[in-house]
Parts: sequence; C-alpha cells; structure tokens
Amino acid sequence: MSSSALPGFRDFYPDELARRAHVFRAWRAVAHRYAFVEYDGPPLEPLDLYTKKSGDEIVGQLYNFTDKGKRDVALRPEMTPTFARMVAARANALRKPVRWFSIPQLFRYERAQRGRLREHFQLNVDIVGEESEVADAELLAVAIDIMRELGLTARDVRARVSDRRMLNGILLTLGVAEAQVPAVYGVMDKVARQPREASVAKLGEAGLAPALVERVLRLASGVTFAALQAEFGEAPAAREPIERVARYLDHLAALGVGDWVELDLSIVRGLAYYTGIVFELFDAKGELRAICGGGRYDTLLRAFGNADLPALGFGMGDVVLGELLTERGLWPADAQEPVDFHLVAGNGAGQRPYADALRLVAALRGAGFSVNHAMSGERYLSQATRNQVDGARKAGATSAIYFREDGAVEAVSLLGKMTGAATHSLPADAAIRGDQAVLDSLREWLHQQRDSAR
RNA sequence: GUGGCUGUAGCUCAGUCGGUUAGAGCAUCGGAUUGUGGUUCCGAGGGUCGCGGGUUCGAUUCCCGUCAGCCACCCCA
Repeated sequence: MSSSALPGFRDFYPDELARRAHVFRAWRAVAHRYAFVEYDGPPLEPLDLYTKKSGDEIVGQLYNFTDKGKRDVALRPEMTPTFARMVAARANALRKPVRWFSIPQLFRYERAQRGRLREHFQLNVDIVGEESEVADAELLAVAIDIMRELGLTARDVRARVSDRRMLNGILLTLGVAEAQVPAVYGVMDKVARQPREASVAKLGEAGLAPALVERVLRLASGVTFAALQAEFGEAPAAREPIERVARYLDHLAALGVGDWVELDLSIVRGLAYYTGIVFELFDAKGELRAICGGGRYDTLLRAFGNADLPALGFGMGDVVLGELLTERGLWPADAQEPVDFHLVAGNGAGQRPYADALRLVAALRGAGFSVNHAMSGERYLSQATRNQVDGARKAGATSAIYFREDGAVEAVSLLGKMTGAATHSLPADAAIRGDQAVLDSLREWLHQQRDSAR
C-alpha cells in the first residue's frame, strides 16, 4: 500500500507482462500478415502538435510541462499527429500506399475508471495514399483478424460501420441544412447513451422540424443497408456514397469478415478529422467500451504540411481488449515461457566439484537451452531432492536435470501425470564439454516430451 | 472537473454492538532419515485495519477531512 503506481498507471508483474506480450504478439502477427511495417516516434512531443489541431481545451487532458530548454512539451495522448508529421515530412519519398503500424504507449490526464486509464498501449494501423474503399475494407479486416487471432468470434465482437459522406448525403436529402449537420452528428453519436427526449430537444434546438427529428432518430436507431439503398439510392446527394458503401461491404465479405460487420449510422466518431468511412469494434454484449475505432481522414495530412494525401487508420487499446479476453477466458494458460531445464542434486552430485554443476548449466545454455538452478551450492547439496524437483516444477521448468551416481547426467520430464516419468541420460563429461551430438539428443528428447504433453 | 459506493496480509475475504497480543484460505519461505512429482503433514515470515484529525479512559470499529479504487456523468484514445 505504501508504494504503488500513480493513479491510472499500471505495474506489469510477470504474469501481466506475459498477457501484454500475448496481445502484442497477436497485433504484430496480424499486422505483418497484412504486410504492414512497424514504426515508432518520440513519446514526448511539442505541445503545439496537439493544440494546433484540437485547440487549447485539450491541454486539460495532457501530461504537459515546460522542459529545461523552456520548450512546452507533452506526453503523446494519441499517435496520429506524430504519424501525420512523420509521413508529411517524407511524403514525396515514401512509396505509396504507405502501410505502417505502431504500438505506442499513450498518456492522458483524466479520471481513471474501468477500461480507461491514464496510460495505455494502443495499436495504430494506418494507410496513406489510397483513395479506394478497398483500403477501408483492408483496414477493418486487419482489426477483425486480430480478434480472430486472439480467439474471439463474430458472436463476441461486432464491427459497426458508417460513412460520413453517406450520412451527410442522406441528411441533405431529408432536408437538413448544411449548417445543422454538425449538431445532428452530435446527437446521433449519443443516441444510444442519452434519453430520447434529450435527443429530440437538441435536434429541435438545432432548428429541425418535428417530422424531420423523427426521421433522423429512426435512422440513428438502426436501419439496414438495404433499406437505405431503397430509400436514398437514387437521391443525387446520396447516390454516390451509397454505392461506395455497397462496394465496401462487398469487399469486406470477399476478405472473409462480412459476418462481423453491420451498418450503424450512429457511429460518427468523436474526432473531428474523420471524413469518410468510419467504424468501431464493440463487444457483442455491449458491456465494455469500444475495443477499437477508426476511419478515413483524407484532409489531415494537409494540415501537417504540404502533403495532400488520402489516409485512413484505426487505434486499438490494450485495456478494453484485455478485459474482454478476461471475460471470455481467452488468456493462454501458461503465461510464462517455460524454462527448459532446472538443475537439481542427484546421487552423483556429491562426487563432483560444485563447479561441474555450473559447467553443466553453462554447457546447456551454450547449446541454446534455458536453464535455472539454485544459485547456492549449500542448498543444492543439502535440500531434499524431492523439494528441489518440486521447486523446479513450480518454477516452470520442463525438465529437471541432475548427476547420477554412475557418471551420467539424467534429465527427467516434469510434464504429464505419469508416475513413470520419461528420462534421458547422457555421459556427464561429454555434456559438460558441450559435445554437440550429446546435446542434440537431449534437444530431441525435450521436444518429444513437449509434443507428447500436448 | 461533478456526484454515489467502497477501503482489514501479495490475493480472496472473516472479525471487532468501541475493550488484552486482529484471523482464515491461497501464495511465499523452511522442514518431514537426500532419486520422481501436482497430494499430505509440521513450522515460519508477512498488517501503524488507506492516511490525517475529532469524540472517548480507550478507535481498526463512531464522526469529519483527505487519498485511492469502483460506478455514473463529462470527454474521448
């Protein structure tokens, strides 16, 4: 209690770090499968990188300070400005389309609660230089495939998609004035989280006629894409974006993730910079915060320099995702990477100098095995073998290894429940010498033990 | 930033209608005549009962404040 991490910050004990690594592994594996390459930027950035686009009110949620060189700086609260700056700086030199991903730790000074801390790790996946909606489909497919990689199914997680251009066209067709659109977005974004009367009141304040209010709320509370097509497919303002979304949904189906996706016009995304297709991933039970969110932001790179390139991306945090994996029991059982061998004392231990035990350990490590031992010659020779073997098993070793009376070294498997555990013996002197053939036979035996334990 | 609920061992929790030295399980460490197991048994360490103040002969227990956690707003990554 006396010493703990700052509020909203986490200590990662080995089991927790193993879980984090499990998520990172899935992120990297899938990103690589989709031919994205990893990059990173500085965790500390000039303050105005964030205030320039979002205004000064964001400073209240930043970890910012003045450094010893009198620069106003901030811990990064999101990756997109860094990414945009990096791409813009070399926009002409980069081969397009750019497919980059990163796993930054992000910081935000806010009241911490479930699913939201003051620090988290967030996978960022971005594509720059591709206008086609195929890129949008590719991007969402990455996010969904990560769910699969972690053992989640379309029954656990849903992808909700929308398109700001399409929504805009539909609203204009319905008779919403251009100036009222932002207010309508704000209401639609909150329609599931605030009482209906509040939505009605806000739309009324924005100047919408009661009949129009009803239409807008019906759109926000669930319509099929087929219904939208039937109603607005021929409207001049909506026709083109609707066709684009139709192609997008077809691409998603062809990429094998169609089952996960549904249209939801209330997905607006809070950030002002999205310009086209947007999406979020939610747990299907609706108990947790969004797992992931992203979309197209075609005008953002222009704001960070002379790069006028279409772009799209998403962010996926480790916190909500971790909670979902916990709820579904999807963490791997063996969190820690098992150690190959644990040296214990055998009947032959006393016949040899203690240094031989260390030489054996070194020879095994030299052959690439991971090896643990007691780090005390006294305990090695005095502690009951039974306790040593027990300790080796608890420490996560696959096999115990010891000197036998007859001059051999023997390994005994700690896997499985059989009373007659598998053993493998090898000449001690050759093993200590690091004899390749002898150690290769040990490696083969170890692999057999692991395979048969599965 | 606003409001509500909750703080006892590393973890999960008992308990004290205010009264001697605050308990259990799990975990950790040592051991059970030193070569084969996830069992069992014995033993040990570990707590200013979140922190500060008040009431009281006496506070872990009641009251106030504060900090932290959870939840709902706010906001969103």
